[in-house]
Amino acid sequence: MSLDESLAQQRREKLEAIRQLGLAAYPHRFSFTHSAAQIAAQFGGESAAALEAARPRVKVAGRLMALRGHGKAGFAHLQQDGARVQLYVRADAVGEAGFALWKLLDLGDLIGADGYLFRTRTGELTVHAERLEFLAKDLLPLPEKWHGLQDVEARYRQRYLDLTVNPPARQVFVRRARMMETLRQAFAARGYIEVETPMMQPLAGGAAARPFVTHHHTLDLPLYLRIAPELYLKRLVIGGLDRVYEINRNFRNEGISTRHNPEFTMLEFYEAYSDYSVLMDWSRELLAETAAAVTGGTTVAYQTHELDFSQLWRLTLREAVREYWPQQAGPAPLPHELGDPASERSAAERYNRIASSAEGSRYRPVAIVPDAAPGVMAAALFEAVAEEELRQPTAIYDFPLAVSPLAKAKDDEPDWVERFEIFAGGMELANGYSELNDPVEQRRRFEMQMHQRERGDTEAQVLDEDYLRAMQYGLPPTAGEGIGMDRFCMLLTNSASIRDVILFPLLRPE
RNA sequence: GGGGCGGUAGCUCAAUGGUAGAGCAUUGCCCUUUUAAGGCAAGGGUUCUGGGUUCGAGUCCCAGCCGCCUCACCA
Repeated sequence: MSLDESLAQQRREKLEAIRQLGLAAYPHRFSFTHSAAQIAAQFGGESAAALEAARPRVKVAGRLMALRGHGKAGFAHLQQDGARVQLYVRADAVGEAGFALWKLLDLGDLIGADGYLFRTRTGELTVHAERLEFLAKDLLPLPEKWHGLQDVEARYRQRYLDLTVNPPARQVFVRRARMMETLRQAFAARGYIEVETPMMQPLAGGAAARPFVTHHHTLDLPLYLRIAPELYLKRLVIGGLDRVYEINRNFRNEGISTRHNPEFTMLEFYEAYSDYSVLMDWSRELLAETAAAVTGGTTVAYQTHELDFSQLWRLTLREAVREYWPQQAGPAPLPHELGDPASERSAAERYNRIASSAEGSRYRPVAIVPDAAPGVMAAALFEAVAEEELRQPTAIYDFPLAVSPLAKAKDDEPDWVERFEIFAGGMELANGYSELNDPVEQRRRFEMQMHQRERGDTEAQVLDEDYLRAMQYGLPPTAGEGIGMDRFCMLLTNSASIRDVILFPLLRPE
């Protein structure tokens, strides 16, 4: 028998002994008068003398997280919903049967207690138990009480243990919930309604990514898990739902990293009669408001930096390339050279020469695409030189049309679109644009994508006839944006890995 | 997929190629205001798996599995 088994065996025997006391092994309910948090909030300021005079009665419940026996008495800490309260148990107060139960309790067991509040000599607010109620047995030993559960894989696989013994892990998910709540309130206040669109789609559109494929038997239909809700949300705007948002999962069949999980949560929203500059302005407010609600302020410590969400810095993509251009690669490309295929390409070649050399080791080379459309190399250079430098919340705007098949072109620059991405902490956090609403132009864009697909780009977008039909009924001028909830949560909880903000991240099965 | 690091008791971690240890947890005894309670004693190991080198392998070598980091990929 393994040690694990023998420990479990001991505990099963104790559970049987508890049954022998005439108690239910798995009782149905316990009505507490105060949660552990409420006790601290309500009585935390009361003096020992005041408590002794009043002896406030409480019924509490929770998991035993510490046990300190003292002969015919003992102390315990009960943990309930993230808060703790101390319990003082003495034989003459709980009676013979109660003390027999006390002796059969293990760390991790769930119990209730009935008694009155007092302060111990050391001043800790404590429940003086007069009755104990057994609620459920922990048959397997909890991780160590002081260091908690450190093994990263175990923390993800057995998140319930992580949440039980590592308070910071719990804090992350409490903050995540607060983030969602704040965002929903902000959208409601702006007149948005929350909607749900298909997770299973006959065409995986709205983004450039490899999808997961599944199959519906009755319809004998191949289906894709969505990579984005975009095209459905815009159908809703066509239908007169002028302000819609959705918070839900997207699925992308791609790599796993500290910033990528195959399923991740996206907030995506559209507002009619608006454009990308309106959304950039509102994004700053939305991020600042959420950061303040979650962390208490708009300045957020993230890894080695302090992020200031009260500001949203702005640079065009072309300015960003020039701003972060490595000196060793010679003069930065001029604004008019970005967007000119030949000039871009020669800039990229110049950059690649230093990227592969020793002094440019921080830089990685970009793929030189022959016959690239205008702006393609500019976008690649932006990602290579600027993206990870963008620590403070920054909107990069005006993207190449060639990499933005669903965005509306700028009036004065036909090769560039009204699109922005927000970066913070060196990560892409959001992506928004003025929506392309000309069905003829949209068809042309889809066809450009199909052309790329034929040339081997498996992530080029697919032509969606049904979406084009919808657009022919008239999509008002509209702006839309997506914000990565997991990454935003990483920033707000100072988490280095996306797995720390997803309760059950994808792992290889044991 | 490449590179680096790691996998030892339920948990957190030690251990020059020479008898696998500690703390917590567990078990027994003592202890009625402790709080990482304390004291005395005890039990608990396929050192990730499989080969190899060696008189002898947790330790060295090879292969594999798993994880983390990183690069690539991923707008």
